[in-house]
Amino acid sequence: MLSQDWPQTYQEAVALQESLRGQVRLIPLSRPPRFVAGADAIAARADRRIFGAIAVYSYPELELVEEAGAAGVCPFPYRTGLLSFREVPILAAAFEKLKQRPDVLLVDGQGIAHPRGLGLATHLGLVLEVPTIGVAKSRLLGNGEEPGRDAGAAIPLIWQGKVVGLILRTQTGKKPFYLSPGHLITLAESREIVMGCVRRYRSPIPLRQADGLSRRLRSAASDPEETRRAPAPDKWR
DNA sequence: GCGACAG
DNA sequence: ATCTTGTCGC
Repeated sequence: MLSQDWPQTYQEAVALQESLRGQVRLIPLSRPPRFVAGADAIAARADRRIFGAIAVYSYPELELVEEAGAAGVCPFPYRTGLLSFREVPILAAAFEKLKQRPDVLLVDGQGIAHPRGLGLATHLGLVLEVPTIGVAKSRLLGNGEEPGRDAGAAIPLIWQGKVVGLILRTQTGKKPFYLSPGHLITLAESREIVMGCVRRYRSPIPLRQADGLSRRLRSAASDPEETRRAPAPDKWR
């Protein structure tokens, strides 16, 4: 399927990114989103397995609608700027299991705030043909001042003289996220939706849920014994 | 050459 | 990010 002609070398991966960059479309959503999902993947270095998870929520109510997960083998090593070649296949596999197709997908990584404009969120959006938003916990590139302390405060993320995203504070006094549109969405819409997905945690709810599911998948797969481990000693109760 | 570097 | 145990705080 997808991993057959998947890039095997650094050069092939970079060439694919450069051939895809012209297909990225930062256009407004066709309609207000009713279902927003979060996507995250996590790897187990020991056996090179990787687990992907997607959690779909109603929007703006933010009630969990559906979750899906997938497991596989890492198809590419981690390299700065090439994260998508590691995570797109497993996230696409999880996405295909969904019964409810989300209107927007929040992704744990950069959107267009990337050396060739093709961060994980952008690449995944192109492959799935779904609007995506990149929500990264740290910076890959670009400059911008520290946003104000209040929740919702944001500063443009500038790279090569252009605004490629926002440094966005989701919770008062907490570390901000690096937001950038992925595909089929605008920066303003991305900001609005991400803030609309924040409740009592720093991470947007759909992303937090997907992160939790991917971690549970990894534990369940790496600790077969753990599933039915011995009960706690009496003296612990 | 030096510093930076999503997950 | 991963590898790890307990531990401090709401």
